[in-house]
Amino acid sequence: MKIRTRFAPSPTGKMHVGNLRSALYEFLIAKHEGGDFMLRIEDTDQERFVEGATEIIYRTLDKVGLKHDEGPDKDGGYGPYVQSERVGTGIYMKYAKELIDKGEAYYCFCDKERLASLKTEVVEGKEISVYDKHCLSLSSEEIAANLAAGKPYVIRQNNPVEGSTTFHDELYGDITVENAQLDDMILIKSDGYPTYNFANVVDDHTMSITHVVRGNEYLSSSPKYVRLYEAFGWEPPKYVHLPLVTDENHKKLAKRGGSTSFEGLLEQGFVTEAIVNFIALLGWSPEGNRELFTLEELIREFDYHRISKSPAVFDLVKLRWMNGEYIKAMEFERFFEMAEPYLKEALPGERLDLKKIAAMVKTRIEVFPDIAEMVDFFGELPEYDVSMYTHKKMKTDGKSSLEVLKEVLPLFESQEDYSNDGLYQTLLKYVEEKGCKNGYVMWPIRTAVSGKQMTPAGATEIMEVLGKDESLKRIRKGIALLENA
RNA sequence: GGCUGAUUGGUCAAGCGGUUAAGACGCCGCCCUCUCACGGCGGAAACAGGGGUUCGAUUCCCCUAUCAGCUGCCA
Repeated sequence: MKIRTRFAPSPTGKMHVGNLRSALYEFLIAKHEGGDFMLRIEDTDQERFVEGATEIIYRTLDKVGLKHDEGPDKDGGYGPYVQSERVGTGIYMKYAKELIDKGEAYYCFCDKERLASLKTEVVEGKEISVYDKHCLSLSSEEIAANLAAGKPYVIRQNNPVEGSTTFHDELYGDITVENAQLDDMILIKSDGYPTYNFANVVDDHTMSITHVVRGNEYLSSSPKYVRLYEAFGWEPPKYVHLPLVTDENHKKLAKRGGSTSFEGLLEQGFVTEAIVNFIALLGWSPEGNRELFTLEELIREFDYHRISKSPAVFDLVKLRWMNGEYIKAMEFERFFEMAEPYLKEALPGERLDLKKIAAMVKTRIEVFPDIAEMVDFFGELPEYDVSMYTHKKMKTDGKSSLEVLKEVLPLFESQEDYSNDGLYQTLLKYVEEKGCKNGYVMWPIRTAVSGKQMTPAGATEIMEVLGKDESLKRIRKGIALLENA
């Protein structure tokens, strides 16, 4: 049988890496076996709906390359399934009534006040209550009268008070819960919309989902869902609960806060492929030691039985490393396209060869914003202190540096070829005559032309980009600085 | 509080009764070098604790601890 999975997000905010990872795994599980991946928007909570959140979901999936396989016809293609659109079809109410007929669900007319009076315990600021099945004992006449009077109602699941329910998770194994623990959860809200608990089951079944893949937060309530399948007489799907992705404090990620949202990461200069690669490895590992995978390779490698059971901390530091790997491996043209805005911002109005600078920086950055601080000296020589001319390992200090700079200046003045190669050859010859180490002369020059402790390139490469005039100017300035010291 | 789950270095993790307990990030050192980075080499760093089962437990069972999730007319 063909595997069918689905990503079922609720449009209530940003899409964080945990959400994305669920989508990714759901996609990979299906595609690994040539199955179908569906998208279903779970927007039954009208209060929590956030404007634009659905678009974020579409944009993200599109950018990452998680294309869904079917849905209602829309603009010549197919859109995702949208629960709010399905409410109008009466599908949820129809199934809820079927359950009522079977005695597996019942109307409940209790108002907030009565419900509040049920709350007996307060733990850590949260009120704990279990519905007391008060409305289960209503006679059909009372129900009919209430309905006729237009009294607001919800429909609740009628769970048994004795026995236990077991369901099987592909990763966690059999999980059993006493039925007495199962609250009579609400299936249909008083506004007529289904709750997640109900819509989820109805939709997974009607969409013929074979593998329900979702976050671990549903693990303990899954018995309730399984009871619903049993009540309908439906075959339950296979369940694959995913370990949580947490923040550095080991807490579940929130949809607020941009540092772990997909688009937030993009803004921080991360590359889509690196993010995907990284989150694929948060809770799953391949056979062998490989860590770098394209989406296609992930599809090939992804065996969901290798998904881990324990939660994973989202570690931005390792993501940075991986992002650096992607940047290093990236085609130069694409890299330049992505780097250019950052270069232009760091070097406004400069008519420098940005491509050369980009090439220098490519193997040295982890995320694009790293560029700015690395290249700023090209635009303007920063103020620096003479102490920078001292380097213990190079055995340089102010005195030796002054000497080198003075001796080398005329060489550069008469030099016509300001290419990296040409300059380097000149310097090599000078080094040979002087009988010292390269660093002994390179350090002072690089310091003079950059004014920085570290630079993304060596002295001669910098001079090539700076050009003759600017290079000489900076060296003379260095000499003056050292002389006045 | 109740329920469910998880527990290998700081982090991601391999391991599925017998191993010197992989690998990666980060950290430290050395080499390379025109500084830094890249690259190469090396190092420090872990089976939560206690009982069982077994000839033998990181691996299986139980208890404790810790953490997390759920406990909503949220998903």
